[in-house]
Amino acid sequence: MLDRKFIVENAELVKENCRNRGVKVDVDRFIELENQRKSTQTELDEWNRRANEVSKSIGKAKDTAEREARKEEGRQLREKAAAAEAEMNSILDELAAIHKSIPNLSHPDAPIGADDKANLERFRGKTPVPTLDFQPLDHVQLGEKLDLMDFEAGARVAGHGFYFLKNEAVLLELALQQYAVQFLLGQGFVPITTPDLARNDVLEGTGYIPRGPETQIYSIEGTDLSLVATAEIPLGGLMAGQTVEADVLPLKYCGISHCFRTEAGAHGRATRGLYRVHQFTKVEMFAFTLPEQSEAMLDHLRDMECRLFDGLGIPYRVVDTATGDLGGPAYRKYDLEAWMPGRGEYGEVTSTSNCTDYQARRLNARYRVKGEKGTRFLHTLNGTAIAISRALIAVLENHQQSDGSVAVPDALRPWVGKEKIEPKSAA
RNA sequence: GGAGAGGUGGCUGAGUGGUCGAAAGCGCGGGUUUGCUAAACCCGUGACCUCGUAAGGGGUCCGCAGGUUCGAAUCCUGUCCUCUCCGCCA
Repeated sequence: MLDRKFIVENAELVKENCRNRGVKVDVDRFIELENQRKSTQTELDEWNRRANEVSKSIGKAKDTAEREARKEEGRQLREKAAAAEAEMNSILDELAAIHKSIPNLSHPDAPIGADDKANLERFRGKTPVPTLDFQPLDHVQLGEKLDLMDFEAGARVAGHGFYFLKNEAVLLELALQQYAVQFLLGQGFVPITTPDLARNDVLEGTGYIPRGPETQIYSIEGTDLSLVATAEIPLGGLMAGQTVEADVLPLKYCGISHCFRTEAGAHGRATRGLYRVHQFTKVEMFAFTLPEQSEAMLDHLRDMECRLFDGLGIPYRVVDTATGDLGGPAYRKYDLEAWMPGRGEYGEVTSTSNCTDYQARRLNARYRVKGEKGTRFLHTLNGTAIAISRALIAVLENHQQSDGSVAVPDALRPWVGKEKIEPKSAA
């Protein structure tokens, strides 16, 4: 959420930003309601003040008659206060509904555009896109040849979008986690595993919508819990309602969690194989910072992602996400898109966002500076270190050899325990 | 799942109908003293909303939501959470 006062004082800026983001919001109505809120608040305060005054005077009443008269007066004042409060509540409800739909501001350098077609390539990774002298297979074909995954069994057990990983794919999953965590550990991140479920108010605080027809979220029937779509959710929730001392910032976490997504409405495109699945494992970076630290932290997180994928020998490009494609909470976002030879195109493998104080305000995550009065909102940032399913695609497809085997990237060999993945028993 | 106990300010923890935004201690900030450090002593110290240039005023908040009452941290109902014991279990 944006600061209410800020919205009122910068109405034109907020409106323009909503247009750039392709979000329809009635900012004028918000301002009207905000003014109503203030005047109703003043009215309510006044009734309460007079009622409190009367209550205090009752103890000092001279006789029963006066006491009863004052009680009656108090009753009436409380009734007026209750009426003002009811009005207040309906104003607050409408206000909150609009407030929630106003997206974060956008970084001035973020490309302006309606959707991902307007995303701007900033630079490419160290590994060049290879020119292959053979027809590359996609990861599904490779997986079949090398006996690495079973989509049919996944569908049998849990439906389309679920899968079993087998053999070296399992070793690769574990290796990728080790690789990412060990690297980030060396960069000062605190490793952490998270709950795979979270309360719905934590989901909402991080900007996810747990219910409704377009929800990406699986919810647990009969409870207030949902399966998390990313470790960003529990990691954001880590600080919900907390106030930290400024001198402990920035806090950098690398969280491992499972991610569950319904992918509602996403069928038909890129649903083959591991690209768009209902469950995957992810190593996620998350940072809480001071406001003046967040821009540098975003660059840092992006740099971590680049180094991880450079280290795997995977070609990628970095795109600066266009305003219309930022989603609600992000102020600026970079995606890494890895080259996927099987598709013959780039596909998103990581994403890092600076959410400034937008999530923190909803989560009520604050910091305090010693010697200063009051508290302020933290800035939150998140970034994918490795999303296993998509990283697997990139590793398998980019390191495939003409003989159908897959070379294990040097960086993963210590954990995979071999240099090459070859077809099982002569088939 | 069964039985209890409890949720109060940055922390510990008093407070069972009005004078309680809330004792006390710790912590924190400022000051006195001081060769330095420490100690001692004194003063101050919650958040949010709102009016005001300011000084300052008003309102709300004792897990959350309702209820009783002129008046609720305190009584009632619901709910969430935490802890202890038992059972079950990786």
